[in-house]
Amino acid sequence: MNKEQLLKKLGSRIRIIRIEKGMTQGELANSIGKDQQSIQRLESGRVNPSVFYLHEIALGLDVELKDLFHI
Amino acid sequence: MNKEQLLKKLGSRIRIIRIEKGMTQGELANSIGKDQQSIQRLESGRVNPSVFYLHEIALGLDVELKDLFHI
DNA sequence: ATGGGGCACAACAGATTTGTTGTCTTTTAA
DNA sequence: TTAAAAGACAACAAATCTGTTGTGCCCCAT
Repeated sequence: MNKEQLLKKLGSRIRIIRIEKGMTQGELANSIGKDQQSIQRLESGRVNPSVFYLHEIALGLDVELKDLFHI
Repeated sequence: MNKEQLLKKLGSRIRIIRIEKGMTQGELANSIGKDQQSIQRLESGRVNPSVFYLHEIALGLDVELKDLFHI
């Protein structure tokens, strides 16, 4: 799996979890002190996020960090 | 869990897996085109690594990416 | 038709990671 | 004891992330 594929899969997984939880990008962002554009960039796979950033995302989604990587 | 704790735990877990596999920092590094100092910095928890970097680490350790996060 | 909510993309500055080189200490083996 | 291997830390440049602002599109309700 190359870098682009990995980031797109990760972004898609996060988006799916967010929608399952009934949250908007803005709501997820606000819950962890970020803004909508940052979440959008992540879900679209345009960045290679850091572990701690994903840790915060997991908190906002109320899932375990490792659950973001079932990809 | 704060940032510092997370990164230290992640680094420790990677170190444990590496040693279980009988690899040195240099061997892990070489197997994925990095160098020893980069692995050392990761295992000591002094950096907040990117997802793709950890993906490469997982390849070098022959484990799944999600396995690095059982912390 | 107008306005608001949700989402997408670009660009900027500042902060941070990553690759790299250099050096040092500790451990292991001869 | 000596040398080599393994690991630790610092600092630099280049690349990249992250926070932020600005903007635009689409859908839906008023």
